[in-house]
Amino acid sequence: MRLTTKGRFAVTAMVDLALRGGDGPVTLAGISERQRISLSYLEQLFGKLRRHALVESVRGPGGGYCLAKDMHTVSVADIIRAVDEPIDATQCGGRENCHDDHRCMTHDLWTKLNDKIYEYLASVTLGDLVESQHVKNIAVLQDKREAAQTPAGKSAAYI
Amino acid sequence: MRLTTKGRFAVTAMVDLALRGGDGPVTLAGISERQRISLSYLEQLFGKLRRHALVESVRGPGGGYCLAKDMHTVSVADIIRAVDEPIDATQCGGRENCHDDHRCMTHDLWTKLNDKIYEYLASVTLGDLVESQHVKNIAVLQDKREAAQTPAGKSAAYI
DNA sequence: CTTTACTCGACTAAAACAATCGGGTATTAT
DNA sequence: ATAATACCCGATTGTTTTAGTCGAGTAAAG
Ligand code: FES
Ligand code: FES
Repeated sequence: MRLTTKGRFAVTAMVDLALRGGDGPVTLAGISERQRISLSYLEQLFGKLRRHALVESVRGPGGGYCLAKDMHTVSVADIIRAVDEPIDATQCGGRENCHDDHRCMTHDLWTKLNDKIYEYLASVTLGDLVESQHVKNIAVLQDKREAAQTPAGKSAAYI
Repeated sequence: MRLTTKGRFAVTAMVDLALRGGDGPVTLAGISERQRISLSYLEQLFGKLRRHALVESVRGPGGGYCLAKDMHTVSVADIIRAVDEPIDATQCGGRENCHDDHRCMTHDLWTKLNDKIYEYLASVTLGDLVESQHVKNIAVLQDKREAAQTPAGKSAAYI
């Protein structure tokens, strides 16, 4: 199973990109600073994302990256698949040969686990993440407002 | 995320154990030979399984390991948790601090993925695996019988 | 009192991962 | 032109994790 910080960074970076994709290309330097991810590492990741046609690049000053597709059509699974090797929880990698050229007793278990993981990651789109991010920001703003109104603070939680 | 051959071996070994737990303790040497897992490695794994009360040991000649509970009450998740560190797909490990002491934008995504994985692994018991193993053995026998009846072989699949 | 078989911690080799580096190229602005 | 911006890319490195070994020990059976 391959699910590493590489994939996590890629998703984070893509959310950042989607959040400010509105006005022209977004630079890696910006993402690097906002998300605290090393610039060279981002370059590596975005190379793969571009080769998998998830983003498009614009070179030169004023350049950067844009989403290549609508954010609602890009799933988290797509992103992770682009930067990590394909997700696979089986020992044999689908070859069904890990016990003397025979499928082992647990092959089906891992295959089905793969399906479950993939199913979930494919069900969440970049758009979903962006939306939930907006909701959260609104929630945070409301929290702050409420906190300002009731300086007693936590007591509000016990109504 | 931690889902390694260690966990896979542990599950395989436990299935082996459950399959022949009927008549007394099963030796690691036997499991080692049947499943092609190094004996010393098995010793390491069963140490953990015992400390997590999933198996019981009997020392001395004629000794070995038995299941400590009914095989239908032991889930795959229990086994993997016993030998690997706890499964966790988040970056922060639940501390919600990977972006400046703040929960990052993707924290919820990974948390939910964790839940999905855990939910599935917890839904499959050792008993289920043993049963599906029996079914498969019967299926294999049937396959062989059919193959013997129709030497043309694969053609049977196209009925 | 010897054999079997579990017990335990320390250790090592190999692989995977995270991250960096250095030298590019395309584009724009001056 | 040429300087500055920003993407492009392969090679390399240091670190961590994983897989697996080793050796010395203990309990029980016969
Ligand atoms: S995991 Fe596929 S044969 Fe064992
Ligand atoms: S994964 Fe938990 S805060 Fe980022």
